[in-house]
Amino acid sequence: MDRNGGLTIDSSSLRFFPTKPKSFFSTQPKWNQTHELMDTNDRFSGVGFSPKKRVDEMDFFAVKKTARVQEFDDVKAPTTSVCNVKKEDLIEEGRVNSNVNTGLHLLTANTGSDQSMVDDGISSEEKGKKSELSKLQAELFQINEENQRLKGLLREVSNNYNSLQMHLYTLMQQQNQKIEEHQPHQSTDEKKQGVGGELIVPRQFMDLGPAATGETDEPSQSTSEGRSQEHSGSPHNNVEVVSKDLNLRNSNGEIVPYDQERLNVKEGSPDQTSQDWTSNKVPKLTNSKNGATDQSAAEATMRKARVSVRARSEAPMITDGCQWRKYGQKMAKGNPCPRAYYRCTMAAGCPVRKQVQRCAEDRSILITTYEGNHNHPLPPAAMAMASTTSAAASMLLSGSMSSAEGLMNPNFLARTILPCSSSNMATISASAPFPTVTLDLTHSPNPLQFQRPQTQFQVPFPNGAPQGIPSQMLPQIFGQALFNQSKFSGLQTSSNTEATQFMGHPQPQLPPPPPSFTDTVSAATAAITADPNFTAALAAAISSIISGAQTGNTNHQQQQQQQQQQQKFQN
DNA sequence: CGCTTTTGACCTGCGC
DNA sequence: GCGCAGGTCAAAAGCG
Repeated sequence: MDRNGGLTIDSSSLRFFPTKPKSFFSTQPKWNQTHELMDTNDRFSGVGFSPKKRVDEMDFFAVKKTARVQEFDDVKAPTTSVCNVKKEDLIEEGRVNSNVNTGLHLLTANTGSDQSMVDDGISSEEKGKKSELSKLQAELFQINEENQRLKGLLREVSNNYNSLQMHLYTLMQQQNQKIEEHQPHQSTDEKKQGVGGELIVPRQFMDLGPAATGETDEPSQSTSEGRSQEHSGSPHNNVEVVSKDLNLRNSNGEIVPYDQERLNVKEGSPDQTSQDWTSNKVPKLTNSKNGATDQSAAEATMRKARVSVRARSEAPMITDGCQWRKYGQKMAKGNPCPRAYYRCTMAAGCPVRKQVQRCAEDRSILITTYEGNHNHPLPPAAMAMASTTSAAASMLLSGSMSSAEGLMNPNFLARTILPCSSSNMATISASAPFPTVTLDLTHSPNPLQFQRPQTQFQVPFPNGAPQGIPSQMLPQIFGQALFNQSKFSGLQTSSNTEATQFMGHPQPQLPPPPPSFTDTVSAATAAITADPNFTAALAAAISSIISGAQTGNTNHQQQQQQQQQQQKFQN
């Protein structure tokens, strides 16, 4: 009965105090089910329970307005300096009479009545101020330059991203053509799914769409699962349902951040979206000569693709914006801490589940493993983690596996670790039978990194941690970064050399044999490890989020504040 | 009263 | 075939 981690909070308080600051980790898993969205919207609104958390949020704003992605430590001081500069300007220009000082310069006790006595003092003080002002201005100028440079970097990354999409599209078309040549007996319905050179990549488990995971992903479930699932649709129409539902989903304005990215993809190359991951997986799987058996088996395995998030938290469960219902708890072997099983309850039949368990070695580390993809629209707060997990799984499983054999064969699933640029931030564990991406948010490579409260992430950012970023933002950051990364790297796996090709190590173009899953993992691994763009992807993601392109985690007022602060800084 | 959590039983897959 | 471990179910209990 370790409910709520031993803490007791009046639910009514939560209900009527929406400004309760919310770290990404909830200390109240029960309550966050109801109030997470609200908390997200009010996350930065100011009043909170915990002074610590408030400090963090203020820090976040202080950093965010700089629109800098890296070297947040360097930015933070100048941000303050900007204010100082303006203040000094006002004082110097006489618009602010020092006599009217309301107490900010209490130490300058002579200010006021006896001007003659302090002339020298003021003079020297003003000299110091001037020199300081010039320093600050120079610093500001440098920061602006850096800002411009980062913007340019962001543009460059975006361009790379777009060109990669085109490259991917071309490869997919080629592969699709080859498969169609080898699969002349494909049914009409199946062909419909692949019309237009769409993806033939069986990434069912990656799909965010409803039926893909909610219905077609369920065959591995026990018979009782079928009873409990409120599936009204006919399983025979899975293909149609998948396609239609995804279309609806993609046209749904409520689904924001990554759909936007996908829409962009759709415009540029109409077959690289998550929509296509689903809509094309079916033909691919059903193309198998073994028919339904292979299909169901492949789906069963692929559904198991997991994203594990390791983070320090004293809370019993992290807050990811979704509603979860605990349906089981087991003692896992080798870990004295029980493993809790949660199921997403935001929509009937949502296949997403997660496991929460404390690390045996360090019980301050909470390991949350996500599986499946939501079959329903998500609130902005939930989009963060959903996108993170989806993107991470995308990174893991990206690659045009022309068949499911790679996944089906556990022998292929050698474990590989990604020595990311800074630390083992992301780990691909392809241990059989469940390929897993682990986002290790417990490492703190930067010794100067601000020690965050235990309820928040400690994020190993490459070039210095963005200290002020609230933990709530991190899933977005990781999600977008990984999502981008998946496009940067993993998808280029029609051959295992593609990734390195893309990463600036051109190699002879080889005919794309059906890659094994190890190829995929290796490609992703190589791509990420060799990819300086992963840092760039992170930077871009952070930048896009920080610079006001909030995807819904903040309300309009917060966005306006951020933009105002940013403009203030840039001016 | 309805929803959530708890918890023992059950199912399934895998290794021996 | 058996045992083990992971995962799930569902009745009972708890809670607001």
